[in-house]
Amino acid sequence: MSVPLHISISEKLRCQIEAGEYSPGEKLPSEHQLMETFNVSRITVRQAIANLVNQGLVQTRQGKGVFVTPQQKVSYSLSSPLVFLEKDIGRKGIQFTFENLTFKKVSPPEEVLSILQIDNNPVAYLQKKLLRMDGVAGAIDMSYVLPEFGQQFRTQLKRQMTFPTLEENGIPIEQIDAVIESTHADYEAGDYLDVPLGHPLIVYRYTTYTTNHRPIVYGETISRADRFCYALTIKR
Amino acid sequence: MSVPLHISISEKLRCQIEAGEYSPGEKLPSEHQLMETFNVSRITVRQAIANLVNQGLVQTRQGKGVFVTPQQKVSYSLSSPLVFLEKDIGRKGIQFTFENLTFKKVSPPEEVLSILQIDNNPVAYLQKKLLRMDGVAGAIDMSYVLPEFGQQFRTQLKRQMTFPTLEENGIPIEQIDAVIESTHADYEAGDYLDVPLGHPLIVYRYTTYTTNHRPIVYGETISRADRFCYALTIKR
DNA sequence: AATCTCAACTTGTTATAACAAGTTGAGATT
DNA sequence: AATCTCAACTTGTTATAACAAGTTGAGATT
Repeated sequence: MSVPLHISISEKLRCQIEAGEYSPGEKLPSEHQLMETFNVSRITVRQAIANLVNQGLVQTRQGKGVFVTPQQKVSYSLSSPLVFLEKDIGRKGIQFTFENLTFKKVSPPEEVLSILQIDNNPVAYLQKKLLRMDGVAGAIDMSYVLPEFGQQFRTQLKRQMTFPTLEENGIPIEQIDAVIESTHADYEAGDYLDVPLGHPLIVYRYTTYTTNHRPIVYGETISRADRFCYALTIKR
Repeated sequence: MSVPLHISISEKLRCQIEAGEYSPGEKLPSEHQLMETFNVSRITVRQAIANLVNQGLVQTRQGKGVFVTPQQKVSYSLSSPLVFLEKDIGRKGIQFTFENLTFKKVSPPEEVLSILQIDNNPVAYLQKKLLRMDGVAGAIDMSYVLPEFGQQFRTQLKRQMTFPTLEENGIPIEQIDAVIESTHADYEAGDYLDVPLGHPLIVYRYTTYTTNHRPIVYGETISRADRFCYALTIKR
């Protein structure tokens, strides 16, 4: 009796899902039905369902039911030579669009100042874009751009992605230093990406350099970990 | 009143944690104290704490309390030229050790067979290693090695990591194709890595090639997303 | 001095109960 | 035929209650 009821129930359901007894998108039995099936209280059934939600196997929709999450991920290629995200996505036959959430002059945090080497003049342009794949919100890109570029290319930056804008204006992207990590959705990110609080997100944090190793953009692309992954190739 | 009580409570606590009112490792007030402070039932307090756990901000320990999770990540470098994980970790002043969990001849799943191009002779060696950083379990590495190498180098493979073993025996690693994604801990992974069910994990899935683009190892390194990240550099 | 016991604390599990708030489709109304 | 209403279903929130199971330190026992 050392394994809690809610765990044994969620493990049973997990096996059924993985065995395909409930297919992706399909509805699980309602809480009431599960209460009868397993002969437990609603609190225990809800705990079991919460376990499945935490494992990313199901999603709940109030008033409708609990549904098996369809699993398939879109990958971003990071291999050199550099490919722009929107092109890479487009090549896979997925329609890429974005929506401007923010574009303004700000005083960025300490770390960003030192990364962009603008400690003397603490100003940069902050842009937030909501990226959509086939119309569905998939990622948020938040980046700080050097003030002179933000000023000069503001119209273009609002219309298209950052990297193509810079390259079109004769500012080549020479190198990107990046870190990939995973975090949990906070309230804001959850809101934009339509995921519950704590949902796993994958964060791609980048510093972009132009010639002479001059840093020009620092940003983060935050995507839903259930829908995206990063692909890369390393050579000897 | 559209925001649930448990959310408003967890948001209040989150702000306090982020403002440093509770430092990393410090204990939050007990459930009873929080019940009195916010004038709500235990179920609501527990829901609020669950929100914080889901966001990776706190950890609970039965009989002891709720503690603020210390945040700092170790990064693995993926930049070419290829650096072995254990060396990269060692360079950062962290002691790297591992424990052999499994080493056996198996019949691998379909996908692995086709990746390793051994459809004709469906056999490979499966190894599972638990990687420790400064003695703490940090990642599980699970890999399938071509049968001839598994057979030939079995003693060495049990004693050290896979890539150095191959290189020492004149089998150079020429290329690695990798995908980085995030998943949720299942029961097994949670057990080894000492995290609760559903805890976010970061998965590095790799296919390794030697000369002539011959695949020799397919594997996955699964690490705790709260402790690790991947760093890389992309050049034009 | 060293060990043992146990009360008082902590979080974990489970049940019962009631109402709130989305969703849906049958049947009434227009 | 089109629209409206509402009962019956779904999951979400919150309270009260009781016991299980780790943890800890004061005080009793050795």
